[in-house]
Amino acid sequence: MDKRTFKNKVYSELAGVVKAMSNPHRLEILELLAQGEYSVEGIADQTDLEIANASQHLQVLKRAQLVETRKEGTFVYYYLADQSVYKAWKSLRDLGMERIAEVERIVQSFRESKQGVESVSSKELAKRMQNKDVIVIDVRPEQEYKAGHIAGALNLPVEELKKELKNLSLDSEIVAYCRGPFCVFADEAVQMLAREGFTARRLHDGYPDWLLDGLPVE
Amino acid sequence: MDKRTFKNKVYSELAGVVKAMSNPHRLEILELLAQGEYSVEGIADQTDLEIANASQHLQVLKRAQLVETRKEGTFVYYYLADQSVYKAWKSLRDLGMERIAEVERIVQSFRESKQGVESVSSKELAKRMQNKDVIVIDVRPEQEYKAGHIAGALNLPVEELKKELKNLSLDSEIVAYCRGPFCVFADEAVQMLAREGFTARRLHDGYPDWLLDGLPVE
DNA sequence: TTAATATTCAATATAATTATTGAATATAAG
DNA sequence: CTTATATTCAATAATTATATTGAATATTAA
Repeated sequence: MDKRTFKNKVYSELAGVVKAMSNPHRLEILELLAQGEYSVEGIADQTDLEIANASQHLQVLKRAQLVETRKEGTFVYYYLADQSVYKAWKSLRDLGMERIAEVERIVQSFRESKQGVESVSSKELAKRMQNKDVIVIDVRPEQEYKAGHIAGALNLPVEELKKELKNLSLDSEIVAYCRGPFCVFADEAVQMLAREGFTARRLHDGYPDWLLDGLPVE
Repeated sequence: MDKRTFKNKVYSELAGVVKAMSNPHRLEILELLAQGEYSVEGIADQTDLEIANASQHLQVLKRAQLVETRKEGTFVYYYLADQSVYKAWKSLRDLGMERIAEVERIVQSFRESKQGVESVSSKELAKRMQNKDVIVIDVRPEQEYKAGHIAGALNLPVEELKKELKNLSLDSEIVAYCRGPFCVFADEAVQMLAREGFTARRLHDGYPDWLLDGLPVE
C-alpha cells in the first residue's frame, strides 16, 4: 500500500464518521442519547421527527458505530456506543459556541425571551454543593433522571416543579439543569422560580458534561 | 422564537460546521494546516489534489470559519482559524482511532510494511528529553519546521537524514516525529535508522498535539 | 504593456443525502 | 390465529456535494 492509498483510506474512514454527525437531526439525537437510552419512538417524539425518518437517521448513526442497540419485545433501544462519542460531539459543540458568532446570536436571542437567566459552571456548582447551601433540581424527563443524574439532585420537570413550589425553601439558592447548554427546560424552570421569588440559576452545561468531568452522579 | 425553531437553528448551524469537516480531503487539509500556514498550491501539492479542487475545498472550510486567509502577492495563505479547530479535529480523530476497527486495521496493515516501528507518547518523550538521553528529529518539510517545532528538535526530512547519518551518535536513542499519527515520514525515518543500527522510535502523535499539550516548542 | 503565475469562478455531469410515503417485518397480546 | 404495535425497508423526488474542465481575475515581473 503506498502513502497516498493509505492516507485516502484513513481519511475516508474518518470522514465517514464525521459525515454521520453532519446533520442537525443526528446531532440532536446524539445529545439526546447522551442522557440515556431511548426507543425509536421516544427519539422521534423528543426531536419532532417522523418515526420512519428517525429510524433512518438512527441507522446512519449505527452504521458509523456511534450508537448501539438493544432489543426488548418490539422496542429497539438506542444508546451511545461510547463516551468518546460524547467527547467528540462536545468538542464540536464547543467549537461552534466559541467560533461561530451565529450560534451565540441564536442562543442570545432565545434567552432574551427568558430574561435574566444566569448560569453557573459545573465547577462552581460542585463547590457550592459541598457547602450544602444550594438545591439542585433536574428538570429533564423522569426517564433521563432515572438513567443517571447529579448526586443529590431532585427530579422536578417543569410541570412537577409548579406543584412543588410551596415545599421549596426560599433561603437556599436553586440551580436547575437539563441536557446541555441548548436545553431549554432549565431556562423555563429558572424563569418560573424567579417569578415566585426564588434565587435561581441554571447550570451552564448539562448532565453528560457533569458526568464527563467525573463529578458525583447517581 | 419557540423551542423547536431554536433547536433547529442551533443544530443546523453546528451541523454546518461538521459538514465542512465531513470530507476526507478537507480533514487532510485541516491536519496539514495544523502544521502551519500553506498556500493553495502548497496544499494541492501535499494532498494530491488539483488546484481548482483544493481551492474549492478551502473555500468550504473558510465559509465554515474553520480557516482564515492572508494574501501576499498572488499567493493566498490559509491557516487554521483557532486552536479549537484542531481540538475538534483531534477529538474526531481519537474517536475514529478508538471506535472504528477499520481505521486501526488500515494503520496496522500499512505499518506491517514498516515492521518494528515502535512509538512513544508525548509524555514519555518530554520526560526523556529532560534527561537529555534522546535525539529528537523533526522529519517534516522545512517550511513546517520553521512554523514551529518541538524545542530542541533537529529538522531532518528523510532525504537530509540520509546524508546526516554518519554525524549522529549511535549511543542515544532517536525519536522521529511528524504531523500526527497518520503521518508516514516518521515511519520511514525510523525504519531507515533501524537498518543503520540506530535505536529509534516514532512519536505516536505529532507536533500539533505536542503544542496542544502545552509542551515546550520553538 | 505584455507575459507569467496564483487563485478563483462558472458550468457541468455524476453521485450522495434527505424527507416522505406506504408497504413489509417482527413481536406481543388477545 | 388474529390483531395491534414498533420498527425497518423500498421507492421516489428534491436537494446538495463533488471532481473536472476551462475561463476569468488579480498580482508581479519583464
